[in-house]
Order: sequence, then C-alpha cells, then structure tokens
Amino acid sequence: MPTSYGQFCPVAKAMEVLDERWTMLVIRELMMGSRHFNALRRGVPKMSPALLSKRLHMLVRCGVVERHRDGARITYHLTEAGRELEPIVVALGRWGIRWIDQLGEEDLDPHLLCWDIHRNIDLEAVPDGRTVICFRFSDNAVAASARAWWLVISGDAVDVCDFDPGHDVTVTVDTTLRALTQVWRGDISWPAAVRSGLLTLRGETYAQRALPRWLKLSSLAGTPRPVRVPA
Amino acid sequence: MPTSYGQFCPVAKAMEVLDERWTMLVIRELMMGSRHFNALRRGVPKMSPALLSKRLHMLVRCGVVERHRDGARITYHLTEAGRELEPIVVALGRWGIRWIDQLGEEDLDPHLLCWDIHRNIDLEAVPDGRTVICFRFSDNAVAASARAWWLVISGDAVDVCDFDPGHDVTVTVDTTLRALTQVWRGDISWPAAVRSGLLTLRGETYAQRALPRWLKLSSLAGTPRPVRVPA
DNA sequence: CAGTATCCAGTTGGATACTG
DNA sequence: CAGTATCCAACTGGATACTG
Repeated sequence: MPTSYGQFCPVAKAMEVLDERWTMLVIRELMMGSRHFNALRRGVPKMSPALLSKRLHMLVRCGVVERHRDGARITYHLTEAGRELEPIVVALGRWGIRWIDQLGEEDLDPHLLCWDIHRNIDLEAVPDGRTVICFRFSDNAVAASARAWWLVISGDAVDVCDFDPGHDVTVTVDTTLRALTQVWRGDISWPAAVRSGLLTLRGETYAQRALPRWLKLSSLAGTPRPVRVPA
Repeated sequence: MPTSYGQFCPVAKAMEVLDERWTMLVIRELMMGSRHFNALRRGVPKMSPALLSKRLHMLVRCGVVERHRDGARITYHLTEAGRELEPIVVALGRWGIRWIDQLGEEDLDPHLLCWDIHRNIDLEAVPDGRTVICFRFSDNAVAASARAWWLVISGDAVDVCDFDPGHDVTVTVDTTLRALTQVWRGDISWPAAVRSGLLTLRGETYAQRALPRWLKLSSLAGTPRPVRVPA
C-alpha cells in the first residue's frame, strides 16, 4: 500500500493511490480497453513487467481494478471506482496537451505512435480490399530498424509491421517522427504539415487525398490550445 | 525536471509534472489561497522545507507556479496553467471522498483539522462579540498536548490555539479526533454524530443549537457517496 | 501467456541543523 | 521569513532472467 501523507484530505487520500509513477498510465490503458497483461505492456513498453504487476496488484487492493480468471487467461478490469477516474484522465490529457507542448527527443517513440495510429484507423473510410500505408521517418535519431512502418488494412483488420510485409504500398508518408507525432497530437494540422514540407505523400493520387480521413488522430487532437499573447 | 515516461501521450506528459509525491497537495494549498512559503508549510506540515522548496522550483520550471518578490517577501501564485488544474484537483477530491473512505490512524491530525475548521467558520452566523469554541478529543492515540483546541472568534478574526487562551468558553465539543474528522469530511452528519454519542456538546444552549451553522465543514462534505449494494 | 525472482544502482525524501 | 545544507536510510524501479 502506498505511503500515507498523514492527511485526511480527500485529495491527499486520492493521490496516495494515484500518484505513484506509471499508475495513471496503467489506468489510461485499461480505459483504452486493454484487458490482458501483455496488452497492457504494449501501452507502457518502458515499464518493466515486475513493476506493472506490482501496480496492478496495488490497484486491486485499492479497489480500482478487478482481476479475473477467465479460463486460462487472466483479465483486468476497472471497477466502478476506476471507471469514475475517466473524466480525470481525460482532463489530465487535455491539460497536458494544452500546457506541456514541448516534446523532448525521448518522448518520441515510433512503435507507440504507429500502435496508436493503427488503433484509430477509420475503417469506414478506407476502401475495400487491401490498403497499405507506409510511414518513413527520416530522423537520424530513430534507429535504422524503426525508420519504416507499414499499416496493412484489409476488411476490418489493421496490422502494424516494422518490417516490409511485401505487399504493394498504396501510399507512403515521408516525414519525421516528430512531425507525425505532432500531427497525431493535433499540435500541427495535416494540411499545415504538408504545406510546410514536414510531410510528403507519394503513391496513388486518390489515397494521397483520402489519407487524412483514414487516420483519425488522437482523441485529444481537437483540444483548443491556450491563446499565447505575444510578449 | 521529473523523469520522462518516454511517451508523447498528453496524459503521460501531464503526469510527469504532477505525479511526484506532494506536488498535488502543494497545488491544492495554492488553490486554497496560501501565498507564502510558511503558509504553504502549514497545509503540508509533514513535508520537509527542503522538499517543499524543491517542488515549488519544479513547478515554476514547469510553468505551473510563478514566484514573485513582493518587497522583502516572496510570494507564489498559480499561473494560468496552474489555475486550470482546479477542476482536476476538485475532481480528485470528490473521487477520494467517494472511494477512499477508510481513514487510518495516521491520517488523523488535530492540527490540520482545527486549521481547516478555522478557515471555514461562517462569520455571518456567529454572534458579535467574542465566541470561544473548545474541541476536546478523548482519543488515547492523540498526544496529551493536542487533546484540546480552542477557536477564538471575534469580529472577523478566527484564531486557533492548542493551549487555553483563558477566555470563557461558549461551547465545548467532546468527541474523538476520528469522529470530528468524519463530520468535517461529511462522512457522518452532525445530527447523526450527536445522536450516536460520538459528539457531545456542553455550554450555552443557544450555542449548542447554532454550532452546526457556525462550522461550514469541508467543501467536499456534500459530495454524494456511492450507493453500496449490500452483498 | 502471465507473470516471479533477483539484483542492484540510483534516487527520493525524511530528519536535522543552519543561514542571510 | 524563506529558505539551504547535509546526511543517510530506505525505497524505487530498471535490467535481466526465469517459471508454470
């Protein structure tokens, strides 16, 4: 159990449960619908499995998460208390996107970005048959093996690959990891990124036009940003 | 600067700033109106001054707090970004009071409780002249020196004393630290506490009747609690 | 798949004392 | 008043390997 603040204040009691490192991100993943240990890991890849396990158990003890055995598999769910954290997590995200707008190099992660993008493809908008989108990152900082990613969309399935799956590519996006991350977050609009050359498209003309409608961006991308009064 | 989660997710970026131990409580105190270092300390007495100083500087670097020199004195204020955390802090408090209803012995603190109560006296409701309220805690766990507290209300000033200020006492509340804390938090209603004998009043009859209107309770006391379905 | 086990380096933060 | 300085014990959490 986390260390007490020695205060009866409800904010303090809440933060005892919620302010340990990683905890809020685990809750976020549960809200995104991850149910299994390794599914959760994908959302917090930099967290060690031992620590994830520890946090899950803590959250169970604190009444935020329930652990069930579903046949051989083990599943995690938010309790009612956990579900009531949703508006708080959303508000934290909104606050974060409004006020923490400087991303460091260490915040950029091609794997996480492609995973997020793949979860938010608008399947209604993508044509039938197979569509392959390829992202190419020109950043030197990105490991050579993580410079190209493929999204393979067919029917209602979307797969992410960090290797060439061998299919014809419908459209290729040449960009930097930072630029695509900023577009995903809504820090830069898609047209602005294309106009300024941060993002270049190649491939089928119809696909170049339709691509912005296939990718739905982060649910927080539309958050209004603070109006900065020039000094 | 706090350690990065290595994620561009806005929730992660927000939590980098906010999830360090004590941070949210410092922000809460700033929202309550504390402006000076030692005023802040009163709200987080179990935090060492070194750590409070460190957190304040971190919050300044992260754009949540501004530090001003006001003549000889130094003041801290929330920035616009900091003020936008208010709904989050309130929501955390609401969540905390709904779901973390078990208070440990270590959460009870007579000093903090009397300080909170003194900040929330309804001066309009208290008669003119001097009114003295005495709280007496019968708990063995409470240090002998912290078993009796006096609130001295005169005009628009309220003073808290942990020693007998020597005035005639208008009304005395005999209770336990836990019971008064629960009443303050709204876990138990005042009438219920009196009825069950958790709280006994002595002194002027008018004052016994009026006391619940003099003390305003925590702003979260009215939070609706989850309906627990009996198992 | 769903974790545990172990180890250890590094950090955190509590206690205490001190300063301009 | 508004902090710094110092010390150190304890804990945290990262890395890695392993298990039923």
